Amino acid sequence: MKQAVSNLSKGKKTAKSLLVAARDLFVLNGYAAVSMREIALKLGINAGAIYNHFPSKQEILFRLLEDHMLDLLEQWDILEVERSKLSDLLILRMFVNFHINFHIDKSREVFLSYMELRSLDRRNFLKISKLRDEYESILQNILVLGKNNKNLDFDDSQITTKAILGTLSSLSHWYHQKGRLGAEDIRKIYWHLIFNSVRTDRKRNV
Amino acid sequence: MKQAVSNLSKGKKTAKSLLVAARDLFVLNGYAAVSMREIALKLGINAGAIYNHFPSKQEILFRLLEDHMLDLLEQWDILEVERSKLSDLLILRMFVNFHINFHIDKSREVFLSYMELRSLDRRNFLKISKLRDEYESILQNILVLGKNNKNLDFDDSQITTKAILGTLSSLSHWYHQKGRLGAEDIRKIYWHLIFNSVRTDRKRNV
DNA sequence: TATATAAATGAATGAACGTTCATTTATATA
DNA sequence: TATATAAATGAACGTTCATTCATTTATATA
Repeated sequence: MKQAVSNLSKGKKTAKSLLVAARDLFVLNGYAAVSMREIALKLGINAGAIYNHFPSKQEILFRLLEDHMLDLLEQWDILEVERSKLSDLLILRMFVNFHINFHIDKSREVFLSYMELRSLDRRNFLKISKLRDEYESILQNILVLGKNNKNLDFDDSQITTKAILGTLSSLSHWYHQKGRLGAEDIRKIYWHLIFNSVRTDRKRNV
Repeated sequence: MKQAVSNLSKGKKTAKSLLVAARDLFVLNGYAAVSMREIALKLGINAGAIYNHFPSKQEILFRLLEDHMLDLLEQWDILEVERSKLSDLLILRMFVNFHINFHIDKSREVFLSYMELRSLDRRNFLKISKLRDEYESILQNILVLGKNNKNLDFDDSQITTKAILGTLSSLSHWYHQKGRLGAEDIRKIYWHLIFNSVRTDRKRNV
């Protein structure tokens, strides 16, 4: 449950601002190229003050990535009830739309999770990888179920999962609020591409 | 024209080895997180000696990315003659196969070009971006031509270009030589996905 | 083999890094 | 308002960084 920023104590506000500042700098220049002094400067505080809120730079990155992944999984879980009534194809469509919406809404977090996995230390890397696999398996399960029910067709569920996620992930690399196309256009275009690539009567030769 | 390593002078050999060592370290840990000392250590030489071959760390990264992009564009150009006789659909197929082959063959260079664009300084960034745009426009031109000739169908050439490249790029993130699937399998699977997503009689609604 | 050039050494440069800490200042609670 | 706690300061810590340079060693050319 999220709390209104104005209700937070000064300390919690600063912690939140630090996460936002770190996120934006990490997205722009990469984790390793951003210094604690730069992050502090964005809030107009001293670098030492960060350590009242976070024990290390590594922990800031981990918090950003974990918060994001948990948010992603939680938001999908919330749709569970609606989901149960849908056909295989409509569930896939729901997933695609959900994924696109999330990417549009949280494009910086998505980009960060994508780029900075390798900047996590071993322990943190394993935790985040587990959450990523969990998300990936949501899509893979949808595909496998659809194929078993003969409502979807494709060659290999593992590669198809990665290919679809790759298709959608390109979004976080070029999407910016002020672009030529609205969210509705983007959802439509991507859905047609993906739908056609896994529909049952797709052609197998050119 | 590539030269056999054994014919190169000691200096050229060292320079080449430095590029390879830097490439592998940059891929593993990211440009900013790799030190000149680490790169030198891989060849068993002193960090200072690197400067007999390259003027700066930045220049090493730039050389890696530029060499890769020029290689990519040149290899595609070589196929020009064969290309001219093919139908729109077969040219697209040739591009997909070419792209996949290149990604399999040069997966580290591809990954690096993808991840470290932002580590380039302004001047170098613009140069590489120009080469990337050039490559992207190859696919976009294929798509537009195919659509004009009614041999392909899709909603938006710019997004479809990015989506297809996104689909294919996922390859460099998971492909490793020893995987379950061979290059032929991968080419087939990806081609079916992409072909179906842009073929003329694709469905527009679920 | 003698000589010119190229390559490598190892120490040094100043700057920047993440983090610590004693101290001061601000905030929240009573 | 008094007091306890939280947050911020600013200097300092020990490291590491990319890069430079005088010197030594190896290579290529004649």
